[in-house]
Amino acid sequence: MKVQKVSPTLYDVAARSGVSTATVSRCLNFPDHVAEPTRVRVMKAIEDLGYSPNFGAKVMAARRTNTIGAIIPTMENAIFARGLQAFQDALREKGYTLLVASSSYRADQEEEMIRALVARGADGLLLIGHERRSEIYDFLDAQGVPALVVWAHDTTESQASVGFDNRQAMAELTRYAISLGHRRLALVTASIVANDRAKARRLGVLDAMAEIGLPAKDLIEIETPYGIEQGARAFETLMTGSTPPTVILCGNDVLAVGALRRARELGIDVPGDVSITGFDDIELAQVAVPALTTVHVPHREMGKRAAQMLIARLRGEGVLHTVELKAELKVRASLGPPPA
Amino acid sequence: MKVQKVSPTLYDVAARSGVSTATVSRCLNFPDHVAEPTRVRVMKAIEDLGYSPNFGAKVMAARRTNTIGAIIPTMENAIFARGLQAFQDALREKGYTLLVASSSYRADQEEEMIRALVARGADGLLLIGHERRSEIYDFLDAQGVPALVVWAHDTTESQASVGFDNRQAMAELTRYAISLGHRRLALVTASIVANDRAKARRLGVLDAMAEIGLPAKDLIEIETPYGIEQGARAFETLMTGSTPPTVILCGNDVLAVGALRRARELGIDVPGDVSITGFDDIELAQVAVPALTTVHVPHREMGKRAAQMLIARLRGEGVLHTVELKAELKVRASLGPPPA
DNA sequence: AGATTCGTTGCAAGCCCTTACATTTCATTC
DNA sequence: GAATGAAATGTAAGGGCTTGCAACGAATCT
Repeated sequence: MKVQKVSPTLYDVAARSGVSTATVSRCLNFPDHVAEPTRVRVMKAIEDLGYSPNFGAKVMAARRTNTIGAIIPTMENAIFARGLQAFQDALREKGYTLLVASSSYRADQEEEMIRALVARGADGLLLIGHERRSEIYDFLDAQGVPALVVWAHDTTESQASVGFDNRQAMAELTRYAISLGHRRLALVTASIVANDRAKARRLGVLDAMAEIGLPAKDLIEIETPYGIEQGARAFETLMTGSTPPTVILCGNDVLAVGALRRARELGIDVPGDVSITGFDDIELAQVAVPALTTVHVPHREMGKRAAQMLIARLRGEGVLHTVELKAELKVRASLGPPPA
Repeated sequence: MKVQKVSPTLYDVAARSGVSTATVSRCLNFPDHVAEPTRVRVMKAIEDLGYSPNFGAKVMAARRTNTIGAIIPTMENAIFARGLQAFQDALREKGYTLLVASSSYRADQEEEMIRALVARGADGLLLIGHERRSEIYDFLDAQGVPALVVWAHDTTESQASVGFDNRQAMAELTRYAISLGHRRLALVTASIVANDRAKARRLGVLDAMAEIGLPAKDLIEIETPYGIEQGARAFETLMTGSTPPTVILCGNDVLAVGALRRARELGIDVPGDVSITGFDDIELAQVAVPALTTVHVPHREMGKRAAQMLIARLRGEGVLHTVELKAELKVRASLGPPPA
């Protein structure tokens, strides 16, 4: 015979402390609205009974889950981890829970995750970058789920975002490389399909080149999946070509670190023989040998601001608007003048 | 005037497709139990109405959330990310959602997170390591929430786990260092309070030392918080002491990479002047210069097995039991014979 | 003293699904 | 053609909490 263990409910607590269920509920949710002695009595009953509110019932009655979903391209490395940690910390402080999903950099998967998170009752959503089918935004709108974009800043987009201008940041980095004398530039980028950050960074490179009259066709480009090994391969391909570049601009730090590794393995000196740069400034960048010149992304600030804005919106105390943060050039040893 | 947007409910779908709500529900949850034509009709209605089930109501009625919670010490680096990704992938395949929280390596926070996840309706929990107050296990038991421990294997613990023997793995690594001739050993470990993995690894070092008659007091030990910078500082402290060690065993790769960095900054050759080892084999280990000798943790396997077992348990198709996986020594360049 | 306000508390109507059980339908078998 | 059983569908009972509104007494004001 199976004995069904039944958890105590609000009614049990109410009965035990001689108040109504409404008062117990208020004790839990708005302790200030309940008189001190009553509250103490109720809390004691809760303690005694080992009462824990039923999540489903709570969600159902309150019509909100206090959950915010975030969909990031990947959990496998630190690129998004730091920003997300800051986001989560800020959320928790306000009583919200973060639900994370990853899309593996695939638009279809991202879409699925968005629907899944909404189905799971996410009150709001955090998304990376602007680029996705407009149907998705319609869907979110219809469901009344606000979404905030991070990791990008693009005033031509209507969706609110907290981020930085990928294009401009990359242009700045490129300009700096050019100022050192580099003219044969290569770009190793993550797949730019459905990745507006990668697209923008690429355009930034072209912007800087155009400024000194270098045509777009002069940029040697390799598009590759994400990963250290992929960065290494791209590097090898570039350096074994007929006219190797003098600087390799990588779309992110992970690719750059892969390039750095392969350089070492091939006995190619960085930055003596070729310079390498990254983007993101994750921990890896500082630890790499030589230390990686890169663009510092304000991860924590971004996560924190995003959380604040989303919560304000959910509480009806504000609206989502676009905030631009600054990404900052970090010059380290991996970038030097081109070989003589 | 505010227009309240109201989402369609099961009733709306039922009405539109001329069936009962039960049938609509079954269409969604057990499509095979519904006749083809009916299902098509219902699905069409769902599509037309843009219906999306209400999460709270679903949870409440089904008395489960299909959510599994995981609490990891930190999200800030890759140590747990890979295992967690595998865990999540396996969960998703079976229709479960993963809820991740981090404890910042603090027992009190972990406890809070456990309660929070249970309150959020987690059907099951994934925990790192065995060590926590027994009240917690009682609480989980009382709430009927099964918990599975990962990242550790210790047959003296009663809680089921999927993991490896930290102590033995570390002993193996130490033995290997000893076999190269090292006798002056140092250990840089993360805080061992409430961290049974760190404790076990430390004991592993002592085990190996004892085997050749080295007393525990000969081990130079530094306990430090988690982080690259902390590893760097510990390294400096050790190497500027009166009798620096010939090998520095770090409790994890992050600390080791920090040590490696400081060694380079101080012009100390690794492994010529001193050897350094890590533990975990995260990506950083291979990218480090010199490549880090470490212990490879079977992250993916661990995550996958844990997911399978937990789901089987939740479906009543199995029980949690302990599974031992093998951690494997990865010898790379950072470990060599002691200086002559 | 009567009127008003304010802080507390109670009442009870939802919230929208799932699922045990009952019923109907329909193909098979004897 | 009746009996049987399986498959498909319907009925309706919860499930535990939140919250708008009402009620009440005490404090404050007129």
